[in-house]
Amino acid sequence: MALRLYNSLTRRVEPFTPADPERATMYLCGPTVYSFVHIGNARGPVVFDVLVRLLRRKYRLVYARNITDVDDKINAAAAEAGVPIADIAAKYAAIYREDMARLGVAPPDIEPLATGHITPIIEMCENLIASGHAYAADGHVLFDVARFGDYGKLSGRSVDELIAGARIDVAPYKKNPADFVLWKPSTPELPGWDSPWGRGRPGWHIECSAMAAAHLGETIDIHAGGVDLVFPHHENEIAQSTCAHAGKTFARFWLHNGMLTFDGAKMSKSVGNVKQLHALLQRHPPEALRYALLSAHYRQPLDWSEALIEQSVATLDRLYGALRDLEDVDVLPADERPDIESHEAVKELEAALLNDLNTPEALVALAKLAFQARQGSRDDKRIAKAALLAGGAKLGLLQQAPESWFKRGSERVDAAQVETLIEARRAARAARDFARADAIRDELAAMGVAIEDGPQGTRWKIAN
RNA sequence: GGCCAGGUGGCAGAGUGGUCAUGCAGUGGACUGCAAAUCCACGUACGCCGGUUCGAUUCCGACCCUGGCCUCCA
Repeated sequence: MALRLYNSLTRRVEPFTPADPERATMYLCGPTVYSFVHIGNARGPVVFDVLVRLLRRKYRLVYARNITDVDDKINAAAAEAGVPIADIAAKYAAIYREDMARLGVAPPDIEPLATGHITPIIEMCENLIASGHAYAADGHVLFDVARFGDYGKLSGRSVDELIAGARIDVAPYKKNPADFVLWKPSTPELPGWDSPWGRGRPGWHIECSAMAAAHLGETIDIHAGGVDLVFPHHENEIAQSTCAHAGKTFARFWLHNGMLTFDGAKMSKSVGNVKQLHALLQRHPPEALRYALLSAHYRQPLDWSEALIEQSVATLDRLYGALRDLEDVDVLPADERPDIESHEAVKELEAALLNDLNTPEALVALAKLAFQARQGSRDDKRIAKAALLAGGAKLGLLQQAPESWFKRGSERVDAAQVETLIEARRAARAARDFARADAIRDELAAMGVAIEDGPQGTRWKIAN
C-alpha cells in the first residue's frame, strides 16, 4: 500500500513518492523563538512527526525544521528584557527543543537558523533583482508579484484581487500593494547585516526559501506548516523560490495542519486564548498531550480542553494497562519474531497512516492491539505485545515502561511508605480484618495512590 | 465582501450509498470480602429542507450555523 497525502496545491489526495526514490526531503516551518510556544504550535510538529517516522521507514529522509531567530517580535522581547537579541532566541529555542522532546517529537535532521543563512538570503535577493522579479527601493528589497504569473495559486486568490483589496496602508516604495519585503533596513539598535542595500535584515518569508534550498535542494518533496501560513507565507515562499530557481517547482507537496481552537476560536497569541505548551507539560503527562493532538485528523480543527486531556489520559491508562499486564511476557528477539508488520491490526494501523495520516483511525487499531494483547495464549501474547509496541512506535506512543506511566509524578509520594501500607493491608486482609484493610486503602487514596488487587498481589499507581 | 474547511450519539472523533466505527464517560452483569483492573451487554448519531435512488448520514441543490485565511500567526 502506498502513501497518499492531501496536497494543498492540488486540493486532492495524491499518491506520494519522492522525486528521488532514494532520498525524500521535507521542510517544516518552525517557531519564531521570542517566547513560549502554545499547544497549538505543537500540533504541526507532532502530526508531522508521525509522517517523519513513516517516511523514515520507507526512504532515506532529510528533514529540516527551521528556527526563526531574527524577527521584530524577538527584537521587542529583547528590548523589554534588556538583553541581547541572541539571548532571547537561544533561551526560547532551547526550551522549544526540550518541550518537543518531551512530546516525543524526533529531532529534525537539520535545524537551520535564519541568522546562519544571511549570505544565501542576500544572494537570493540579488538573484531575484537580476532576473527582474524583485526591486530595491528605499533600503528595501521587494518582490514584484506582478512578475510571477502563478502568484496566488496555492492560496486560491488572484493578484488583481489582492491589489484591489489591500486593507493596510501601502508603503510608498512599493510598486504594487501586494509586493512583499525580502530585505528591510535596520536601525542601529536592531540586528542587521551589511548588504548591497545598506545595513538590514531579512524579511520573514525569504529565510525559509533560502534555507530549504541550501539544505534540501531547489525542489523539495514536502513542505509542511499550519494552514494559517498558506497565505501569505507559503505563497510568498513559492514566488521567491520558483523565480530564484528559473521556474523549478519549489515544493511538490504542500501539507497543512488545521488549527487548534480554544473557547471556540483559533488559539492565538493575538487573541489571547492560548495554553502554553511549557505550562501544560508541567501539569499533564506529555504523552497525553501528544495523544490528544493525534486524536483528530491533522487537517481538521481540534478543540482543546481539559476534558480532552483527561480523556487522553484515561485512554492511555488502558493502553498501558495492557502492557503492564504483559510485563512478564517476553517480546521475542527481532530475528525470532514472526513478521509484526503482517499482523492484522498493525497492517490496519499502517494503512490508516498511509491514508493521509489518519491518526484517529490508527488509534482505533492501537486500541484493538491492546485488547488483543490481553487475550489468547502465552505465545499469542508475545506476538501481541510486540505488535502493540510496534504500533505505538509508529505513532510515537507507548514507548515508556508501563510502571513509569502509572507512577508518573510519584516523587510526591514515599514509595517505601506505600509498600509498607500495602503490606499492612495484605496482613489485615489475610486476617479478614476488612475494616482495617479498607481504612488503609483510604489512607493510600488520600496520598493520591490507587491500588489494584490482582492474582500476583497488589499493585499501585498514581491516581488520576 | 472574496476564498476555503466543517456541522456525526453525553464528550472526543473516523467512516460509508444498503449488518459494526472506535475511545472516554454512563448503565446493567460477571469477577472481587468490598473495590480497582479486566471481560460481557446496552443506548435506534449523522444541522435543516428538497432532489437523485429500490434505498442517503454518505451523491446533488438551496438554506441555517460554526471555524479559518484575506494583517503577525502552527
